[in-house]
Amino acid sequence: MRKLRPQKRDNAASARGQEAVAAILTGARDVLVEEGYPRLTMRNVADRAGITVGNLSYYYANKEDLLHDLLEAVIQGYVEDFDRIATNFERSPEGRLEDMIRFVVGDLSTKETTGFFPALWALAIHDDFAASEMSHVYDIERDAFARVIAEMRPDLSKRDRDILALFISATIEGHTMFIGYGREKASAAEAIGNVAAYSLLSLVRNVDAATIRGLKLAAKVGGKRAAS
Amino acid sequence: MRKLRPQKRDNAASARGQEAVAAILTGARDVLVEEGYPRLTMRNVADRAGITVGNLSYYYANKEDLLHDLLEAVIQGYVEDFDRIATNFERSPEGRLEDMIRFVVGDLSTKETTGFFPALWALAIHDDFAASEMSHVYDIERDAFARVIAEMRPDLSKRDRDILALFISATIEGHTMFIGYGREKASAAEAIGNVAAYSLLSLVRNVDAATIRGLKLAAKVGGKRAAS
DNA sequence: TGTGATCTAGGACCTTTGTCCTACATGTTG
DNA sequence: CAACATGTAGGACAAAGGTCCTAGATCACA
Repeated sequence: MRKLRPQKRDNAASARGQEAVAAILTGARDVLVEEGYPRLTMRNVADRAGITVGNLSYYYANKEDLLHDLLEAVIQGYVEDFDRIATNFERSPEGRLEDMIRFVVGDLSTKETTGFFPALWALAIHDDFAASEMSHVYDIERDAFARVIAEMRPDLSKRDRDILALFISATIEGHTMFIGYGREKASAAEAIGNVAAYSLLSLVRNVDAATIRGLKLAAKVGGKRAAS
Repeated sequence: MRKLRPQKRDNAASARGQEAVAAILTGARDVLVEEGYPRLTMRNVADRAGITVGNLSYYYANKEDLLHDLLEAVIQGYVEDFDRIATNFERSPEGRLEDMIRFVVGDLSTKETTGFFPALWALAIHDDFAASEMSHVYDIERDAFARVIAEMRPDLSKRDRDILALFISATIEGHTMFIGYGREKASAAEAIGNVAAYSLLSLVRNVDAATIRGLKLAAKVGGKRAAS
């Protein structure tokens, strides 16, 4: 499970206070992941953190502040993890792209990711702060994909590379509800990882600008079985 | 916007009662879509339906019953729509697959779908009934994809065809949070539709069983630019 | 027409939840 | 040690929300 690095809070002046904030954020994340957003109440968070509501309100005067810090802290963990993977320059662009795809697909199966992201997506539709945090993490992810794509396909325009990066990111995320932790198709996770790696790598290698712009009908384009 | 066909309720004995139930479900859907699940309260639903809480409780004695009927009714609309598209036998399998892909991608941009499905996904993680309704609609969708895939690729095993159907469905759904109604990348919806059609059709045409089972490394597989 | 079935409004109720306050405990620093 | 900053517990409070009850309106039909 990722570490949560709390931002410095006004009311957490001592080391003890910092620990309390960390316990609060960890508790809040656990409630969100394990029980869902509707159960993310000040009292549930306080219980998980092993403190009282009164004490919780010393650190977080209102729920909105708590939610903001929680989203920031959790998102930050994902950003750091992904940055690390994306900057492994030992492999070829193709190899790195495959690593990234398999890393994200693998991550979907964790309890934290399966529990956190669908909640974030739902939240982001009606909450601007959640939407901006969501943008943050996916901007990072797409940037990383776009950089690898640029190496593989310098002939494509930046716009087209960005479309491909968006497609790859969205494609992978979409599997969360199906192959995520405890989900119905969790047993298909490995096969899905293989298909995703194959399909998305093939896409980046083979797509051309005219296709992205809709100048070719997909059903008309001839296909050959991939060379073995 | 899809019509909501309420199941017959015990307390809706007359035509007037049926209309009231329809108004309630429509109101409930609108609240869920426009304000999100946390605001789906009995009072908000009653207001949208133009009735009082007291009257609402005549039809739905508790919130759980209301939520169940709501999910069933909304899901049923999607099932019917999708069934209609999937059984258009005028076109070739490839053409039908492309139609289905473009239909689902296009549907993501509607306010209802963008608002409803992320809420459903989040709900399904902690609510068994929501999970079973979610299974229902996606089972139908995957079955339809799997049938077309079977026509295109009779050489693949049922398991492999099911994996491809799952991959296609999940891939498309994953774009909801990005290119959905009012979302940040909504302007990329058309290009994404093109890429999805191209990428997923190519996948079904070209993938082989060994790739799905992970016996080939994606980054090692050679690729050629698609024939124009 | 009137009588029972159906529907509706309004409000009461109890619980949950966010927020706030105060007194007390713990720690830190001169 | 004294004084002050920091942290903690417990409970009070109002608002919101789910549920329930009752009296009255509307409707269908004998």
